[in-house]
Amino acid sequence: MLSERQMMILRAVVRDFTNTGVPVGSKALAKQLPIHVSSATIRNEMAALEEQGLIKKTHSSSGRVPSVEGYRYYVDHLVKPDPLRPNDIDVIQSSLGGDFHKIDEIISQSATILSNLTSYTAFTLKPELKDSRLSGFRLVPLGKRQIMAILVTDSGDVENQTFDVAGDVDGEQLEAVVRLINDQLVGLTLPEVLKKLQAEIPVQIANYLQSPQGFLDIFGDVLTRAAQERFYVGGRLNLLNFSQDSDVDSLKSLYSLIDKTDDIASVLGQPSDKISVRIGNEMTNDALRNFSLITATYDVDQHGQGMIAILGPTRMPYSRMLGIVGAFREELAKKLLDYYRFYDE
Amino acid sequence: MLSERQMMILRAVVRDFTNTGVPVGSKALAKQLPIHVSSATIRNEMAALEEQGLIKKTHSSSGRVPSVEGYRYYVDHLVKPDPLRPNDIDVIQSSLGGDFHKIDEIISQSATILSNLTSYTAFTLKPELKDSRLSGFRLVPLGKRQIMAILVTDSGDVENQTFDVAGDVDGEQLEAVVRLINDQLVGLTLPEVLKKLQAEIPVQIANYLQSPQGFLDIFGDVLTRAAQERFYVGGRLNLLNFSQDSDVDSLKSLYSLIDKTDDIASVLGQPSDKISVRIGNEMTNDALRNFSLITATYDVDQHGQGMIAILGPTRMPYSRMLGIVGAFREELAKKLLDYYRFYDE
DNA sequence: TTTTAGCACTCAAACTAATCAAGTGCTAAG
DNA sequence: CTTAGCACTTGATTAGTTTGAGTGCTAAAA
Repeated sequence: MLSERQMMILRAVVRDFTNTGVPVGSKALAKQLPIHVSSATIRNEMAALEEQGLIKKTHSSSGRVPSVEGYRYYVDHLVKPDPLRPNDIDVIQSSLGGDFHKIDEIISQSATILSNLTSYTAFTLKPELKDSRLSGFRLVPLGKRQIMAILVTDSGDVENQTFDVAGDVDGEQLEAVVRLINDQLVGLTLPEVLKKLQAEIPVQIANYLQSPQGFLDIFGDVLTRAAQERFYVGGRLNLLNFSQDSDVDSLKSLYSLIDKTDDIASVLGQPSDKISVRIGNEMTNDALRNFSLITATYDVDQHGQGMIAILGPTRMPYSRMLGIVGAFREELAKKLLDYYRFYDE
Repeated sequence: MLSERQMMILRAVVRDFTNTGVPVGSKALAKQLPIHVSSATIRNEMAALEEQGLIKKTHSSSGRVPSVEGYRYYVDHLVKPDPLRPNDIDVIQSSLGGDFHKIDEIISQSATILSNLTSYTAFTLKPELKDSRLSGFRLVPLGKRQIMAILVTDSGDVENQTFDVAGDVDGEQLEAVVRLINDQLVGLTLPEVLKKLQAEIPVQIANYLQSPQGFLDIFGDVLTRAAQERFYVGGRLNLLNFSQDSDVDSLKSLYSLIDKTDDIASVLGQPSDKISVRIGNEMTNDALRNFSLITATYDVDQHGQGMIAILGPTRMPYSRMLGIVGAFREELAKKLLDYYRFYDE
């Protein structure tokens, strides 16, 4: 129920405020708007917008600042993604242009690029088939008493861990265990494996090993690591730029949030098809009250769907950011498609 | 050339200031000192100490604060490590008491414990024989086009990396390469290996692989990672507590310093036998101007020498910190000795 | 009915002045 | 050599003032 003019004003308020950080007043708007009306008229319209909860004052006689709802409306109806700057295109092309030997290198590099482009904090998640399955397990004896456990999933994830064992490594025992695992568990999804690991497997393994607990620990460990979605983070330190007046405590909880894989996964939330923007307290987490999160998925055909995200202050230039995220998801998908094509055929 | 009494005063100034953070004046000292003299006398002595550059005023009529030289004198001549609090002993015992399957777990856990005890940032470095040697190399084919390279050193370090290869994995080629590496390079120190890798090896490998460059990259990568000393860091976020008035820039450079393995290695410096304290600008790095670093080595008999360190504000309670570091190095050495004993015999 | 000029009013921010408290150095007496 | 006494310095705190950007409202103009 906003008039054309009110939309125009709301758009201008958001744009101005995200650029300057200063509450914007009627006079400044009057000068800047394409239509020619007086500041008094603007004031009336602004009162109407405030009525609807889209903008608000910081104090009784201040200029206006967008409310969360105002940002929401702006993002949903008014914003148009900026096209990339030529310079940004260069950055992407050159950073993503090199040769890579691992998917993870591309994904982790992407987080860095994205944080550089935006000067915010960026997250990337590699393309993932849901319910990836265990496709192989190895135990490689390394030294006198060292063993490496390697676990491979059908989506190409590899998780490994070395551990020390007491007493000599008995090659036959190892092989028996590996055979058992591969017979019983390969082809199952990781949650299924995890379930079996707590039920039948221990009994069976006890036939081959004297002290199975140590092994079970290790295997469970590697397994849960593999089951976890793994995010790459770029530009962590950029968060420091927005810590208003050095509120150390909230900064700390923000950082611990980012470093906990599980937590950040729950914040980023389920992939949806399009680019999504979550603003301030639209996220449940309290530490994120003054931040906005832009997430986007990208598809790599049959190789599944991945995700990229940037986290910056609520007061971010959305049009530019949406432009960057939109363009980057395409570039990344293209790059990965190339990569898979090269190594798969 | 300090009198007994001057020492007593300097000690009190440092103690008071590290506890309260407030410049300390003559009156407060007079009350607190064991000997009975007037504040005027203290003032005279303080003037003498200032003359020698051990304490200084923050402004012309303020109380005194220790200078870097003052801290130095205090640490070298006046301080006595505090004995551990019973509570601290409990923390160490219980955190280090569990079962571990890897040296690295113990070391990384130690960084966390140490940061908890001190509420500063802690570094730990595992015991290392200088010039560890390459003791084994593997290439394990994992999936259709995935290979894992594993490198083992004689000190038990394991470094690994998976990578994708184009075309089918040729088992024979792999074995030939592995054999070559093991024949030519095992037993050499890592720097020697690195040198050979740039000279003869490429030529020889070209006999077995069509496109050796990819492989050489990977191998070099794993190798340099293994050659690097690896620090564990605990309590990164504690640095935030001491960022005076949110100087974002210096905080940023501090954090990037900490995250660069090479840089932090050069800051921690060469191991010396005892516990060493470096204060403020005694470290060359500018970002550390307001910090002090306490480092200590620990010996695990024939398994080499490791290092622990804590980084906190120049204004830290040295006696307590020295007590903690001193005690912890012993505990850690003991724990590791147990560990080696269990797995080696 | 909508727009606008005009005006009284509000409030944060910047500046000023006044006071306070802690501390110093120095002098002269103990 | 020590100490009481005192004049002096300085950062912090508080209260008061000014400034300027901005608002809402009213009444006239369009």
